[in-house]
Amino acid sequence: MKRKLTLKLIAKELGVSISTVSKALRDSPEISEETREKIKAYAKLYNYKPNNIALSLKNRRTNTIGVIIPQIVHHFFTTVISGIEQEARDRNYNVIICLSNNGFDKEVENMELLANGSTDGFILSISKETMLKEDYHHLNEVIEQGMPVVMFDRVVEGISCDRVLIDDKAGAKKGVSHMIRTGCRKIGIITSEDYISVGRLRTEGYLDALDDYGIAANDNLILKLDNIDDLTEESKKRIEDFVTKNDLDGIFTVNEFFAVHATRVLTKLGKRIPEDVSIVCFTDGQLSENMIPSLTAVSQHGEEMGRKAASILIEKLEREDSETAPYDTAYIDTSLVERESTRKLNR
Amino acid sequence: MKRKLTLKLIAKELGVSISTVSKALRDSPEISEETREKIKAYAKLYNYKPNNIALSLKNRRTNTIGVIIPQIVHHFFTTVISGIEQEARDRNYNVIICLSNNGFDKEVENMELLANGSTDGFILSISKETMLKEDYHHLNEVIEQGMPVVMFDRVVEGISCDRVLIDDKAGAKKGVSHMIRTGCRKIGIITSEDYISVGRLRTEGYLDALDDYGIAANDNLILKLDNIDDLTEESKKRIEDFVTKNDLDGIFTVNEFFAVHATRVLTKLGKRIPEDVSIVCFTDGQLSENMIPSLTAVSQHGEEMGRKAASILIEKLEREDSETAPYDTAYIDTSLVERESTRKLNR
DNA sequence: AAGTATAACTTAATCGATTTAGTTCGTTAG
DNA sequence: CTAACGAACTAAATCGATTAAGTTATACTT
Repeated sequence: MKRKLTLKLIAKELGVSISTVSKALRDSPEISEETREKIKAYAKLYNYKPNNIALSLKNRRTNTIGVIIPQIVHHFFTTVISGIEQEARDRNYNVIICLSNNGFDKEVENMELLANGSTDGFILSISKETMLKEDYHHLNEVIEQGMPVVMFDRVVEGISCDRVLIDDKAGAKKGVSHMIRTGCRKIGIITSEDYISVGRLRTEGYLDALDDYGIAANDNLILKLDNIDDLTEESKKRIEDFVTKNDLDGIFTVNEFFAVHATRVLTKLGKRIPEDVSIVCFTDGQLSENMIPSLTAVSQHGEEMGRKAASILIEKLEREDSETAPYDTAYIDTSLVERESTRKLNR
Repeated sequence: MKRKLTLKLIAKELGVSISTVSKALRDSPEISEETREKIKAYAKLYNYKPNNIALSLKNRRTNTIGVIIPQIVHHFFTTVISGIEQEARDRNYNVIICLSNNGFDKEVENMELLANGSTDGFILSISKETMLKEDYHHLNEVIEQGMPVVMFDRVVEGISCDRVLIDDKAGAKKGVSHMIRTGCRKIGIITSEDYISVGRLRTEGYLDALDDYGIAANDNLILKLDNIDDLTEESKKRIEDFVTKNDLDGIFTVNEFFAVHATRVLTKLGKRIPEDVSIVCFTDGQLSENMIPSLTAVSQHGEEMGRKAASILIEKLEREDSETAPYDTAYIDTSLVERESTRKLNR
């Protein structure tokens, strides 16, 4: 194994001091033209690259953003990461991604790990278990240490940090309104329990839309499930029940999975989509696009969210007075992608 | 901002030397019981955690694995990452993920970045552009520096590294054989041009299966498309044509997208699945599972692949004689996940 | 000729940890 | 009474870089 080239080795080889080498490579005028050229030539020839670890230690900054998300096998999160990556790259930052697997302990562990020198700040979406426990000491600790934090999508109140949110309420309202305008009157929603913030907000948007059009809300048409990230057998059964029992003409769901399963149940019941029942879901992912029929969806623009989150974090990292800067919440607009699962609007 | 606690600060606070603190925390018998307890109590009280950067510099190892993949918004890759994460966590390693976006320059840039002290080794799936360019100097450089590399899924020959591969040929054969055994006789394949290795291998598996059952291959039943990672308009048209013109009773595809589009075309043609036409695809992802009808798929076991890759890399990192150890190629078995798009086997 | 700039380097401190090689001081052997 | 030893520490080197604070030798000023 060829040992990596260091300033020390170059210095020894060329018979100068380490600081001369360092200065020469940084184009310091302190070093003579001749020596500078010689050192630079040597460094180039042997492909010298400074050791990042040493630089981080010296500079007390890593130029690295830590990202902690509940899962990676998840279309929306990957789009957000993609956005974070783009922004980070443009602004010369690295990205480290860690997974909490929706668990509290792993989330804490990962944060502590990354906080011990590996990153300058965090972008995170909080795990389900953490939300349930309402224990945010790990967040407060890193913030206390002066590391800025940006939370996205799954956020909680009472933490001194910036936030980037999908306007879940407005998005849901957009989707439900579209159904109403295309003739739906008995619209059900398949959502999550209220402790999951995105579920709660989307439910509110649904209610808002009904209210706007003077349609009375009905608790029986609201199905709240435990798990928003996947489709458990339990959820399947409850969706089946819900769709079968209620003679709906529109179904709004907070994710793609619920919409897909509702479609399945409707198909089995012999209902036609969108002639008999319209379907709109939150999240414009692979399923919405490829299902037969394809699903009208509220697009979350994950990449934009990621870019925004990274941008806010880097801004904080690079300003001197970040300690005193106020925290704010940015909203990412949603848009409705019309597909085959809703009727066309007559204008 | 509360400055992070260091050995130096503890030493100053307790009026001892830095080395005493270090030794006390590492339970050295050199330090008296009394002092040790005092230091440990203080460290615990103020939640001392050693700085990883300093440790990495000192130990010249980071306990971090660098992962470079072409894209993150890709179900298969995320499952592999998930596997890498699990294995890494179990064995006390961290994971840094970087994206090449299927570009050569970004791949090189990322490798150089991570190689300068950030990671001890690499797990990567090579970008399409790199494969086309056939320029692997960045790989050879890090290997030269003594950093082990494990390539997975998209690999190339002639690099001194270990490899983890899906047995594409056997997987395809498994899928096609199942169709034959359940009664299909005129089976078409939608695959990629031969220069994409996974496509070529899967085509070979298809031909092998036909041969095994004494069914003559027919070039008209083989559709080779340009792009395997997504579904272009061009591809859609060709699939439509292919499915419409040939009166197939079985379709095998090398990815989910092709299968989904074939399903769409068949549905439009009024064909019933699986009664009239069976469908099997490579890759068991979200689409296969959720489509209506759900698709019988060849599962690649991405998590297992990730775990295996991480395991091989860590093994290399932890053995002294890794320089001389031989390189090998591990194959991850595929399995057939039977769903609604194929008929049941009569036994 | 003595004093002072300046160019071109080198030394040494620093980041935060570990570890090897000293240093004290008290106890005990001879 | 002193040399030797061990217990309990401390000093200093090290990892690889940066940089403030010296140090030379030479040129220039008055």
